[in-house]
Parts: sequence; structure tokens; C-alpha cells
Amino acid sequence: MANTKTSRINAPEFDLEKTLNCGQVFHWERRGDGFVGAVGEAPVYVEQRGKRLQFAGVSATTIRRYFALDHSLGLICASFPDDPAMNAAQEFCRGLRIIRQPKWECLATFICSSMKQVAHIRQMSRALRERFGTQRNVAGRAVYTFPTAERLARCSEAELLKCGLGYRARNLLATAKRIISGDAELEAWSQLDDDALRERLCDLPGVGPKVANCAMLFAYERTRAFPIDVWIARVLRERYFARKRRPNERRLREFAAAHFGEYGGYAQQYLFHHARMTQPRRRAMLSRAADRPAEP
DNA sequence: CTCCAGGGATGAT
DNA sequence: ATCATCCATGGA
Repeated sequence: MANTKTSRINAPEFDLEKTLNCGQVFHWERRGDGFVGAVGEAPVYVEQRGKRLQFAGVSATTIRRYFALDHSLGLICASFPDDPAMNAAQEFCRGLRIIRQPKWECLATFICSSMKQVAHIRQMSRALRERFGTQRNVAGRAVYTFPTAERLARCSEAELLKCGLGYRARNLLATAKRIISGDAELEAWSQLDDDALRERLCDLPGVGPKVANCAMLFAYERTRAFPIDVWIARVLRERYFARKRRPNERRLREFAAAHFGEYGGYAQQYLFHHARMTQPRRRAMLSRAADRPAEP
């Protein structure tokens, strides 16, 4: 009967549901009033009760670290630019924290994220965990850890394809092999500065600027890292550029770095989550294609 | 059915 | 250097 002991800690300025469902981590699942998932190798049940967190499976220290309860959201939000889009997102995302994820599982998950909706990334993550991870139990529920690079490197591409990875299977496998060869030392790279770290990450198969920035933000505590996906690109173009400007990718990157600053990663995640959660429905948006210039 | 998704690698301008 | 195309899969 391991992992049944329940503990409680204070967690002010924290929103567990937004933190777990904002698209930074993909494996936590609702169980009753809380969520079950894994923090590294440990199975965890966690539930928010007002300003307190009730949990089982790991120590309070681990919970505080994983959920970044030491981050000062007051300081972070005070650093945001004062503009309508940012203010709305900040209000909507109150209590959302950028968590500290294990490096390999974060990088591997975002290698799988390319051209995939959040719902499907969750599905791929679950498939990889259930097939190749280790089953553990907490609060009467089975939880699967994310498979190590060693384990995935032993998989065939066909096995990964069965997890629904598509063309991402080859990249994930190749990166896993780079890691077990000792050629890519994810932990040691913590010592590098932002630019050097990004360069190393982008050298891995299936990792470009966007995925590298996600790993940097969600696993390396690089709060300046500003991942630009289709949602954020849309928000930036619609809310920060004049209609006809059509900034290219480089222009967007430069603007984001200059405008959002030290905690740009937090700003980005707030803008991302707010945009996704307030998007009316798919139909309303598609009609926007009507304002395309008319053919002669 | 069609459209698109937390992009990246590759080859053509 | 920038731009276009293809990649595999499934949710909406």
C-alpha cells in the first residue's frame, strides 16, 4: 500500500487546472476532484482545495518544485507590457504557472507535437507511456512514467508508429539514440546560456526553434524563451501588428524578444492559453478567409 | 467529406 | 538568406 499517504501544503496564487491544461504538459488526467500523473518516476495524485494543495505520492518539496510554487507571479506579471491583449490574457490566466518538467520527457513530447493539436499530443503521450513506460500506482489508479531515452532507443520505428506518431517517429527515435550515445547531454546543457542551449537543441532531429523554445521554457527554466506556434503567431499578427503588415517569422521573433522581455515565456503561455480558451469555435474563424482580396 | 494542427527538413529561388 | 512543399495522423 505505497503512495497512499496524503499531504497538504499552502499554494497561494496557484490554479492547478489551468496549469495542467494550458498546453505545457500533456499527461495529467482528471480523477474525481483532482488529477493523476507522474512527476518524473513518481506517481502522483494532486487536488486543489481553495488555496491549499492536497497530494499523494511525493514529498512537499517535489510538489513545490514541479509546480514552481516559488515563482513570484506578482513580479512576473508586473514585468508584462501594459497593453490590451496582455492585460486580458493576464486576467484570464491568474494562477497559471510554468512548471519544471523533466528534460527528456518534455523534449520528447514536443518533438511529437509538430503539426498536432493538443488533444492528439495527449494521446501520443499516453500511448508512449502505456506501451513503453513503467506502471506505478497511486490513490488506487495506475499511472505510467514516460519511457527513458534508453527504452525508446530500443524501439523500432514501427513500434513508435503504432503510437500514432506518424513522421515524428523517425525523429523521436533518432534523438533518443543521440542521447544514449552520449552525444547529447540534456542535463549538462543546463550550464549553457540561452543561445548556446538553443543551438544544441536545434541540432537534434525533429527539433527546430519552436520545439527548442518549448523545452527551454518548460524544462530548462528559461523564462525568456518565447515559442511561436500558429496560435501565437496569429495573436501577435492580429493584436500587435497593423492588418496589412504581414510580419515574417524573423520579424515576429525580434518583436517578441523586445516587447515581452525577461518573462516573455510566461507572457507567451498566457497569450496562448487565453487565445485557445476564448476562441469561439472553428466555424466562425474560417469565414475570415472571406476578406481575402478579390480576384480581378 | 474537408480543413487544420503548439513544425521541421529539404530543395528551389 | 528567404520561400514552398512535403511529411503522417486524427480531431473538429
